[in-house]
Amino acid sequence: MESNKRVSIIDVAKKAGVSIATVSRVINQNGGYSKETEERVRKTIEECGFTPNVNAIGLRTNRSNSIGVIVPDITNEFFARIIRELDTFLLSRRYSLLVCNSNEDYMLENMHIKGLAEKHVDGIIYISGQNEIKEISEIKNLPIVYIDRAPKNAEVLILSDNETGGYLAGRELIAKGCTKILFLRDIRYASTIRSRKEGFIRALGENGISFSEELEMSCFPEYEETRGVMERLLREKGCFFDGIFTTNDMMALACINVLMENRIKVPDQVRVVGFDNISLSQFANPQITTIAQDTKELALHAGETILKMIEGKEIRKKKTIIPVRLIARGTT
Amino acid sequence: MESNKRVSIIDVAKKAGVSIATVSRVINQNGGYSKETEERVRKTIEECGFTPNVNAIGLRTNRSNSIGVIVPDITNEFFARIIRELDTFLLSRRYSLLVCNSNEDYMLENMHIKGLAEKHVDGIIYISGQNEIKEISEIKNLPIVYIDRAPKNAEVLILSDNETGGYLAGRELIAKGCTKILFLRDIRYASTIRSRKEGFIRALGENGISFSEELEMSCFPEYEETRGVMERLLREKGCFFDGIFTTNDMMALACINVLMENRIKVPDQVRVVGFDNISLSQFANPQITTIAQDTKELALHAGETILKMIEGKEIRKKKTIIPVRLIARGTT
DNA sequence: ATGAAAGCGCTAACAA
DNA sequence: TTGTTAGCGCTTTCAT
Repeated sequence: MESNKRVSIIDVAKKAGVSIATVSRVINQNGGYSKETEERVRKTIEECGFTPNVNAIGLRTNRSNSIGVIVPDITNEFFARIIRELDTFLLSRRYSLLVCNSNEDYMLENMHIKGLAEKHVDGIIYISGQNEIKEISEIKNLPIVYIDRAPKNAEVLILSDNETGGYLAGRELIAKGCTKILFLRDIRYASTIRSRKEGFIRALGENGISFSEELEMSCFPEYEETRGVMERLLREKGCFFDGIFTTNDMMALACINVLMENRIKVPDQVRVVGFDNISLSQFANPQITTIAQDTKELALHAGETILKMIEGKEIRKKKTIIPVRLIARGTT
Repeated sequence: MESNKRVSIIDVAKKAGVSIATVSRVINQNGGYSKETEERVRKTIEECGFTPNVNAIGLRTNRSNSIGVIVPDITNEFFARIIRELDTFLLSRRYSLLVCNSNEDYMLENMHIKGLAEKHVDGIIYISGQNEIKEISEIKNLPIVYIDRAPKNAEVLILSDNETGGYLAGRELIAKGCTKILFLRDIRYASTIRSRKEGFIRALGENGISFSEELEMSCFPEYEETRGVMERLLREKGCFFDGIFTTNDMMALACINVLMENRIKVPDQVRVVGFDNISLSQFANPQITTIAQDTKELALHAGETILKMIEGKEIRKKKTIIPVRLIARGTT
């Protein structure tokens, strides 16, 4: 509490009776010192409570030991889970996470990117929202790993096996006897959503079920918006389907609630499958059958990959696909 | 893409035909330069795409323009919302957020704190979990703002008006005719929870309703745990109550689901009020009546306060109470 | 095995 | 109004 001055490598050197170069060598385990010297220096460091000044290190080495993460909405449990895993993993590798919430707002995002560049982050992990990602000029030749979605010129991408996800959803519904299945998708028709549709249609095809335009609906993938679409559909066309596959769990929940309010039984009359396996899907009543994305694997791969890139290693696998799995619950 | 070298203040100075001191002055708007010089320097900065090296600045000034946030679980929407607000606010003040997920794990938390100290954060915002917070020795004389809960020796604290929250919950239940109200609380009996109970009992008292031991239950405040407690209660004692006040929304949801599974109607037979107003409470069916904590105000106050402290200003108000409000919905 | 010293990019005190 | 310069704490090269 007394001296406001941090202890520096110089203090340690003096106290240990060696040069700062030697202290530095010990800290970085660069070799070139005797066992006894090392012992003494380490002890002194301990005694002084010395911690290296990262600014000085950064200035010398041009590294900051921090990684920026850009995410559309940290409030979304799917993204939050990825960040939590990243945080834990990177901490173990002595890296910190600079979290940036883009809020799907272009301006905010630009400011954040500029901030990250100024902060000299060693790399960026870009967890996309639904939009296509813009080209990032401010941070050229900085390692970037994309999760979920990427711009054309992206180098490294990690995503879930969306095609299989769609396939599993379709198969589950069919196995439970559905023949007229509604496909309710995010209106922003990103490649991941397209993959889910492809897998879904593959499942239909394998079972001799055809897919028609009128079975595909789209809306902004939030609770209220989805409710609106379902209510209108029921009012105008009635319940002409016996299954629904939605591209996220929130949409599934909205559908289920609207169906129940209309005295349509789930899963007896209509079966529903969502996507993501956010916790809400297991607290709902009935619990929602869904396709689980493996956020832990997604995060771990992203973390390991960005560290490799930072270390200058060549990344062979530009695109990593993480498996998904069906979690069958009460709505099917 | 060509030159790997970042442009420095020296490059700008040369190109603009002035000294680095002048460039520095312009950047920091410290005055002491002519309009023309400023103009020229700014233009040059623009042309070169110069961004200051924060490591160098940090080394000189001992500031990092970054703030650490320690949070028990970023996956919890309540915390995530605070972080999102903080992020946006601090970005506007040119600060970055180093997010640390403590996972309620002592070891992790210690490592994070050490990391923050090494990173030279300018301040720390400590969003408590349920536990009492340990004393932080690694980061003495660093500004810390606590949200929600604080250790004995804490300086600055920002929290919701929990007492009023409990009071409003009690009053709402009573107003709807409840006379035997269960108080289901977080088993970790933190001061915030105690305040909620006090407010709740005050409401009862004002209406001539007594509170007895057998009406208070406690459990680990998660979905499954709460379900277990409710199931056992119903099995052993039956439904001897006509209202429930839980200390968070997840617990409320668990209660509601168990009640409905036991053919007990909500809100007809039992009315329920939760706490926090996480989004789940409005997606549930029926929608959950709850006490809303104002995460935005919480975050804004914390952000403004920490910046003041960083600027060395004296904080008069050591403890700030943020109002809460009742959101009446379907379960009452 | 160890030390001396240059220099990373910047701010601020001092000089002009 | 502008320039010169010391030095923040560290890594690294070159001597020894």
